[in-house]
Amino acid sequence: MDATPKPRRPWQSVLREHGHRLTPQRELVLDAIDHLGHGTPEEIHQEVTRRAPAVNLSTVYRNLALLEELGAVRQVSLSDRTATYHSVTLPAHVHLTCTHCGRVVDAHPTAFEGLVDGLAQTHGFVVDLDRLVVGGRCAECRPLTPGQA
Amino acid sequence: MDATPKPRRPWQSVLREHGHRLTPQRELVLDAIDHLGHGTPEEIHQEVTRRAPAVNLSTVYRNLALLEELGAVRQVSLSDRTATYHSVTLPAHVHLTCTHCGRVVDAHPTAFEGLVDGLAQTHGFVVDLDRLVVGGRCAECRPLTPGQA
DNA sequence: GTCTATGCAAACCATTTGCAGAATA
DNA sequence: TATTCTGCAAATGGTTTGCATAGAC
Repeated sequence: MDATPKPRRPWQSVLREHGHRLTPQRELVLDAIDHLGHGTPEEIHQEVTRRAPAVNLSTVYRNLALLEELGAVRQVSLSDRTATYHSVTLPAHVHLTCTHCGRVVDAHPTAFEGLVDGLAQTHGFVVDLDRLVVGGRCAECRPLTPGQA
Repeated sequence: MDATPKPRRPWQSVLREHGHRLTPQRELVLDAIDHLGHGTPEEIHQEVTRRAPAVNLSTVYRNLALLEELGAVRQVSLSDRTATYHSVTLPAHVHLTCTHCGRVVDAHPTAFEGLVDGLAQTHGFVVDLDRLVVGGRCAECRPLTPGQA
């Protein structure tokens, strides 16, 4: 249902094509995400400042927004309070977050095929699996307190 | 997988049992949610202040948190920035939010049965459908820009 | 009368913005 | 050289907290 080949155009070209410039800060932000796999703006900023202590948090925010717009990184809302950015180099996966222990489990998109097809037929709704976050209880927390969290 | 009968104990009793007190503010907050169906803390506060202009926003926040803890209201994150509280008197439904126009569509939980069963088997993960929010494109926005948002 | 809940104001935290100077194309 | 970007600092907006008083039990 997806398998968009995504030619993975080098991000440098994509930037240029949209009239943006290549700056060391942008490269550092992208590197940080690829290195971390995923992280909050704050975490990404910390990673960036290892190599370039002068880079400002607001610059990180601005570049994360831009890179997301260009598809060079991906944003999901794992927690209520903070956005999380993901590297697009990671294989596609859906996030299962345990509302009890906070653990995040990755699930294969194939588990969602039926759902995606169903919603497309019944509601004409095209699910964006990349940003989907499913809350619930993980295998470890399930036995405890069958009632509510 | 769900179908917990939920005796719907009157919220007054539940409060008492947990050592909390019955206050007009709490009742107003609960009434506001039932009346609105759902709303942000801000919206709920506005609704409350119609009848009791003196009620403070922080009181609304405190009571929303308490009522959620007791299961008298339900919280989901429809948008990234603000939490939304739902009345538990509404029939269960899953929220489909369009990332393009912001519209929110309600889906029947039955559409998710296969997914819920699948994740339970493969990951031992018990999905909490009440809080699930599925992003994507609604029927109206689907035709536009097949690429990305 | 005791102890919880409220109102108020200040604190917080993540995120955004205005602006002058630095850097890219 | 013409703009775009950055760093800085201040503003913003939602949410939380400390404290004295009002109110429920």
